[in-house]
Amino acid sequence: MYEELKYWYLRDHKLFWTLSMSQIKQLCIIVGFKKAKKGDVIYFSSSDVPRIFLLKKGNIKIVSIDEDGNETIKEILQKGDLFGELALEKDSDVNEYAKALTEEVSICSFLLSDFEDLLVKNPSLALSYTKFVGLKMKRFKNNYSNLVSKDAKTRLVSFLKEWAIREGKQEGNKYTIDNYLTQTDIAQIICTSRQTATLLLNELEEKNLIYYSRKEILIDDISKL
Amino acid sequence: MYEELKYWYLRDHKLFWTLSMSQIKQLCIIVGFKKAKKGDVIYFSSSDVPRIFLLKKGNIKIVSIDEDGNETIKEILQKGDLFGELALEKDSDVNEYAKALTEEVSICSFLLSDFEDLLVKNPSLALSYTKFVGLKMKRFKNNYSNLVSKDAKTRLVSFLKEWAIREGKQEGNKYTIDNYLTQTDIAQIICTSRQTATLLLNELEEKNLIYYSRKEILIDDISKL
DNA sequence: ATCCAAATGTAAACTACCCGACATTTCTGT
DNA sequence: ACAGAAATGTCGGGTAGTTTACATTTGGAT
Repeated sequence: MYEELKYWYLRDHKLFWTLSMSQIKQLCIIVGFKKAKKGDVIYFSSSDVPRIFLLKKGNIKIVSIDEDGNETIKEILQKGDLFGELALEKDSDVNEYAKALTEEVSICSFLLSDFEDLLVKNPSLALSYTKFVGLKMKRFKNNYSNLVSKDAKTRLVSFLKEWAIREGKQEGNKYTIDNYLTQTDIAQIICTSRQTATLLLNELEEKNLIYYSRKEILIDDISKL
Repeated sequence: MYEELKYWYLRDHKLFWTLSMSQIKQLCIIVGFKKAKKGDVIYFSSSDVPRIFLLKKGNIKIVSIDEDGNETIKEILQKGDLFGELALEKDSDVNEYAKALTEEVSICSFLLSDFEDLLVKNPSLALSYTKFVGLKMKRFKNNYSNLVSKDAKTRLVSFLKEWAIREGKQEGNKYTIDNYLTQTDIAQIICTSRQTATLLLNELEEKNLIYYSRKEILIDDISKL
């Protein structure tokens, strides 16, 4: 990996916009790179030294395991998202791992301690970072309330909408999503059983609201969904 | 309110430990104080200028209202907790308010903009603050997974345990909680209907695991709960 | 081309929980 | 001390969604 490349990788991330060129170059020195293929586990919260990761390419899922062994998908991450010890504190209670969902995944990472130093030296970066974490928290809270007050169907629909808007290719009210999730994944995201998810997806297809395949999902008219 | 008092109010909060005396005194200038009685609404996310609040005394609940008008209790806060625009960004999507649960509630507040300035000037404070927000996020994630994978009874029990440990008076395995919540509140916290909460509480009482009254809750042996 | 594993489809039994409806108890203000 | 409101208790009926169980399809590996 060439220094130049690293440099640009970081520079185009909005979190680092407040840094000067020289600061970014300095940051590059402490950055590690990694590539992964579909299905690879990228990180375990329990192992290794605490790190902060930045997803540069591809999609990954963050899966958490509770004491009974239940696996829930906490997040689906896109290019530019951060993950790892975002709270800046190693937490042995949390048990989670990250898995690559797409063929080509590349990530870079900082050691937590290095990142902390950087934050202390760059107050405006610290401020951006705090807002970043805060935003993430808000998104969580939002999902959480959906889970509480909405039924499975509503949750599925709003997940599909969000997904389409975030990553889909738009043509008017039509959206095409590159589908890197299985129905089991979708079920875990909207917190229902696989069977219910399948049922609901087929129901939506029956009504011609979506077209579902393993490769892609087509939303005919997002306003009707 | 005397300057001296303000000074001590802030100084005993761990978030501000990293600040020097003079910095705290400076902080005091931008602090506003407020008192409230049981049932009073302290803040609306939609109104007023964005602020960060610090609960100095008493207990409050943060209630959020979704587009259908459903109210959910997001958090129960104790002395020392922060609330308000913690993400450091005004968000009009979020609709929530804070209500006093105990007789005597006192809070202080900073204007968001003043607090931001302070953070930029004190990198180590910014770091502490980020950890603070991060911790809050973790707690949310935890509740969230409880909600997904556990049934109402388990959720009630783990809520009672947490509450006892956080605020209860301990004597061996015995805990006494000062009960400032109604069963409706408890139901909203563990995300179930009031009737189910009542049923479960009575069930626990029947088994002599707890003693419930409007004034206090007694847990006979927390390890058996 | 064929085999295997993963993903998807389908159906019936079961259940935890919600919701409505009402009774009873306790608290609060005057 | 009394009234009204708020909180708590109790009971079925209804149902969304889980669970179990199996059938079918699809895609990737050899």
